[in-house]
Amino acid sequence: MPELPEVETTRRGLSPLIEGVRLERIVVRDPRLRWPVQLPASLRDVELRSLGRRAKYLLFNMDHGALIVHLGMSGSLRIVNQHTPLKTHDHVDLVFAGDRVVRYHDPRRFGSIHWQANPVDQHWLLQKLGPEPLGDEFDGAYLKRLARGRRVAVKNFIMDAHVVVGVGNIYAAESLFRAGIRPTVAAHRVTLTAYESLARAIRFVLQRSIHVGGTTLRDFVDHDGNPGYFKQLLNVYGRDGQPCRVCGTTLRLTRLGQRSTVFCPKCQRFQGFREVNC
DNA sequence: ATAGTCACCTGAGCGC
DNA sequence: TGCGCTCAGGTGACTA
Repeated sequence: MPELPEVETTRRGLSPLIEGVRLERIVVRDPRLRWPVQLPASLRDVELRSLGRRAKYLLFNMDHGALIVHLGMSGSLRIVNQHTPLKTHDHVDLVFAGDRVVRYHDPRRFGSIHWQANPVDQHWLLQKLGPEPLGDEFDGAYLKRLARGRRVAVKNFIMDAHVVVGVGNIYAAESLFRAGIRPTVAAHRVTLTAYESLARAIRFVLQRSIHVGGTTLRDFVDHDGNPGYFKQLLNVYGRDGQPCRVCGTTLRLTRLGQRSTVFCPKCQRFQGFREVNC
């Protein structure tokens, strides 16, 4: 569930409910996430200053540091109260004043929760991350520069968090389709023009998805961010064997870095002859 | 440094 | 109904 738009949607839904509110305590029911959850005992009765995001990490910013929360493959957060019955895999509660509980739910337990004292960006998980795709330093020229000498497939290249953060399997496929680029092309062979198109596509696809997710989860209190709306917008992901929405050609499935990858063999010919309009 | 593979874990869906 | 297999939105740690 959680790619960057879902994380951002979660952030936007949660922040008005808990910013400026005192975090009273944290209940760890099951510490066995990707890394064992180990939080300082002193982390109680502190005010949440802001809820931020870096890549797919949510940052619960306090005066002296931050909780760094990652949702992994199957994690979600929702607002409940202390009497809300527990479901299986509800591993952690952040108990705020006013009976507001942010409940962490993660069946596969690939997510993580860390505490990092200021400065928060010194945390090892955040140290080597590339730029935000929606930020200023991310553009076609940046991608072209980093792609020098890189022989990995361009899809793997843009999914590499050292290159740019927040582009997961769904959005990598969708962005490459929109830019008309074949996912398997070696990163160094993609032209500057095509990278400019790709950078635009990444921003567009992420922003549109955040917008739609925001609509779907306007009353965010529930998790479940698997919006029907969003699914309607998918052009290639999960559509192998079906006709391309643009040209009708049967979409093809391949595997890249152990991840399934769907593309249109006609619209995505090589390094992007044209941007696909949808 | 780079590219490729493994691993972590649970649940859903499918064929038999 | 049950069993075994494959796959799933992420990403750090290994290996050559």
